[in-house]
Amino acid sequence: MAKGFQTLPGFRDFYPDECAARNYVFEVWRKVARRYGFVEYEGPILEPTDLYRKKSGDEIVNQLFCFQDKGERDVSMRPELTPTLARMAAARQRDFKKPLRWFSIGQHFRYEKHQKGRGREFYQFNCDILGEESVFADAELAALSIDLMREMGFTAEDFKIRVSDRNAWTNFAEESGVPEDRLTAFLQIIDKMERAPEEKTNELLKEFDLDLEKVRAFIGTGADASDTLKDLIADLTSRGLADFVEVDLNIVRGLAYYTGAVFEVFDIGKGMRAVAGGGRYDQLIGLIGGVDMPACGFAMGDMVITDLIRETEAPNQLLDAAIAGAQSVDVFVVIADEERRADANKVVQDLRNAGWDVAQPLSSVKVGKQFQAAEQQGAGFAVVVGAEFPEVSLKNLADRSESKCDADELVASLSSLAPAK
RNA sequence: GUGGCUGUAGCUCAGUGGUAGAGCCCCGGAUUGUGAUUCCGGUUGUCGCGGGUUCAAGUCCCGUCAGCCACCCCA
Repeated sequence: MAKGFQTLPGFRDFYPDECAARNYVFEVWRKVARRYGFVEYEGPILEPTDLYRKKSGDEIVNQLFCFQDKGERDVSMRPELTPTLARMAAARQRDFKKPLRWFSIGQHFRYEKHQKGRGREFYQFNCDILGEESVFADAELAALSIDLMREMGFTAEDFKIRVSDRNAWTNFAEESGVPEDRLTAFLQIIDKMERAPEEKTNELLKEFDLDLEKVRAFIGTGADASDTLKDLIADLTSRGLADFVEVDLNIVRGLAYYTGAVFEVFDIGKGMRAVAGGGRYDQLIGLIGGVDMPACGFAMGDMVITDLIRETEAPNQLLDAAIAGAQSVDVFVVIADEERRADANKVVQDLRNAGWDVAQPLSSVKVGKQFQAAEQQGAGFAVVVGAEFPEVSLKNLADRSESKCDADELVASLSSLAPAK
């Protein structure tokens, strides 16, 4: 048992395998976002606590890593990025052509109890379109989220995008006589309906002169519930992504600030959990930044998606391959004769200058051990530098074939055997 | 914040109240400059921590801390 220090509860060490796994997820996020023409941005990790209070109310403070800095400012480690985005976008909105397609990959903090898929420290992919009110922007984000999943190796068997429309619910509530000031309370009931017992839901709905039957009948209308949903589905269908999408009016997403289409990426395996979620929030930038700008976006955290990758065969294989690739070298230079270390160093440096990833023993090690090390580090080739120098031998570790060449010709020989870096 | 389960070697875990264990990993070796398998040898412990019961506690009891899981919450 290690004495002394360990990580704070809910914080994580990233040993090389875990760091490579994290970076793989980042790479997929970044690659797919770029494929959709999004540009990357970043904000501060520490913000004034009021920024989050303004968006989410005072209760949020319980879930923040917050403290006073030396200037006696109340500050918080960011629990999410949207308020920062709203501030940034509003402050310089005239500098950018609309719509903005922005994404970010960053570390966030929430003071919560650590459990599966949830820690106090996590990374989150945020992807937003600002300054575009058309539902086709929402569709673009839904499509992007689908492609994130596909890029990771998931199929329509593994996940679905469940889409809903906050406005459809607002209209339903209005027509059903739900008072405007009770709307949020009503939507909370709907949000929890799937998990709560029927009797309890019925009980709660009575207050609004409604019952489960009426609510379910509405849910049953599906895409017919609004033009927004029809357009959204039609857009995704025209992209050939219909298999990944289903209308599910059960989704309202707890947050009060959503104003239109909302969606979740939903794991349909045993976990039945949301791995990403988002929607339209046309009022939020005005609220925080003072500039009215329609917006929609979604976020995906690293912890749940990594768990899901690990539990799903094909994505897990892709991840393992990425980890192996991130930690292997192309060439291992075997120093067969310690007297030739200086010559070997020259060989190593020439290879590195040519762009190859190269490792070599840092002390006198038996040749057999060096080959073991080469294999263990995933090298495709070994170069043996010994008494014959400047003649060296180049060995393909996969098929065990070996050839000899002059050290000066090594880079050229290697390039002819393996694809250029 | 609430509840359940679990804490023994770096890891996975055995261990009837009576001498602290196994497997894996790691390191070294098995005559000369080539990867496997195998074999031999080696390091590692405040049994999470603190009390209590007992002649005697890894083992039983209480507390505490940590981890996992679920609830609450979920931006």
